[in-house]
Amino acid sequence: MAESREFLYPVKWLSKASAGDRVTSELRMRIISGMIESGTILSENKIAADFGVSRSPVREALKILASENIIRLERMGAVVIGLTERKYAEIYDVRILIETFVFERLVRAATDELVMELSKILEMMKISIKYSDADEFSYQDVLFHETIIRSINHSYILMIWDNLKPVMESLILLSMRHRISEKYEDFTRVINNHQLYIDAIKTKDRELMIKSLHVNFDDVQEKVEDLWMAQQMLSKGVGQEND
Amino acid sequence: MAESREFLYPVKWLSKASAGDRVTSELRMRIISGMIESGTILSENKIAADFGVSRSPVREALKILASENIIRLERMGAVVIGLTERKYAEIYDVRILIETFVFERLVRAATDELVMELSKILEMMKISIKYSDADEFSYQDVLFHETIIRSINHSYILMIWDNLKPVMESLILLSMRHRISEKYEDFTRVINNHQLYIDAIKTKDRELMIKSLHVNFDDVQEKVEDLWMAQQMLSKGVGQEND
DNA sequence: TCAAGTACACTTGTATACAAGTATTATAAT
DNA sequence: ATTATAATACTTGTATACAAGTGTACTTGA
Repeated sequence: MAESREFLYPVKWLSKASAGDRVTSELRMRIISGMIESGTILSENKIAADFGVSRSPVREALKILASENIIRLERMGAVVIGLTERKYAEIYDVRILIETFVFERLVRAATDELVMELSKILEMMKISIKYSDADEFSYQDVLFHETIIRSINHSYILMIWDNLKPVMESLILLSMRHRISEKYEDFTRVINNHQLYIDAIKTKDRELMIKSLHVNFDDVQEKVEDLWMAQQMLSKGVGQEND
Repeated sequence: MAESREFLYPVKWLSKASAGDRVTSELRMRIISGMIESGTILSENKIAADFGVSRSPVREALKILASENIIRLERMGAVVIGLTERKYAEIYDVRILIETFVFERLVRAATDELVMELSKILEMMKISIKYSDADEFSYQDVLFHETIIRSINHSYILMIWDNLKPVMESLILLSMRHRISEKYEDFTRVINNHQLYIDAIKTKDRELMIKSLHVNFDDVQEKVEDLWMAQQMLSKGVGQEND
């Protein structure tokens, strides 16, 4: 079980980070973990005092968290929104949306290098499990998906990912930390799913990709949305490619 | 022909805006219009001096523009990226991606109220043309699309739009200002396309929607991407709905 | 002439100060 | 007791100051 700790966000990931980044990451974790409850009103001054910094980095943090949709900036104070069931489903939607888009590009491109890189990351994930390092595992997991997304070189898809990533990272961190102590056996399944994803990319098999995408996501979130349709669309429509 | 003006961004839209917002909007317009060339290195101090404000609002502006992908924050100064052909295509991709997603939701929902609202906006657009008000026309045009996107109440899709919107707004503003003096007759076509879009929503006709979406976009940007496929997918795959 | 080192100008990130605005609380009048 | 008004303790947005770091240009040495 998770021992109480001063910071939820891995301190080692912040070695070169600014005070603003630290506050942002830690605040995000506290909100997403529920440590700071939904509905709470955050004051710049109060947070600044809590973290022992000035208002400047805190302002920066609040702006970022607002753009990530986990707080709402109002006239007096920032209101914590947090993650509802609905929001989980929405994040799911967007992940599916961008990853299927990326996959369609990959189907038409050379992917040898990417597959190699992903295999390397997968190996790292295995090592992380071997040493029960949930944080490192999470890092590699996020990196896995980011590597796929970056590979198509699409700055606006990347922009979407950049906005989604921090929340995903926090979710995965919390999820993995919990599992590594309680449901250790889950990890072999996670690894298998990622291997499936790599295979799908290698063989350019849409059906397999959609499948592994779903099990991958469901592994972090329980929720499945009616969006299933969208993937159906993507996988079928591709039959009559027109290039 | 566009007379020279001190500010590219409509001053009246900034009546209640902060200095930070003013700098952000104006800087964005200058970059997108090409007035500030791609590759230029922006310094916080210099911009602050130019606009007669302190560094605080300028910092805020640069952070926002960086998140919109039109500048790149580096160790020394911010580098202007600007909009290449490729970026146009990318914006196009994302617009198609989110608007088709939205449409799929609309197909399964009551849209009477939305159609009413859109009709109102379309009327406003007509009036704007009648009085040759390119700025007002642009405002309503952006509002038109935003209204559609907002209607499905999806905070993460809205997040994507929020990041895309400012750039779209700038592009549309510049495009419309140019046309209202040179290619006035274009506007009737634009109006017709928007009417098509409304009809598509009203009749839940995917084919019509995709078509009007494309002509709508092409009206601002010339470029069409290989993404056409994605819409094909969306329109076909929907046949075997599974709800 | 060229290399290495040093000084300077300019950068970011953070702290602090202040003005203007907003909610809340206390006070005063009926 | 209730309402109107005034004092207060917040809030945000902006300006300014300063420390630490980075690149440039100049000087100094050969």
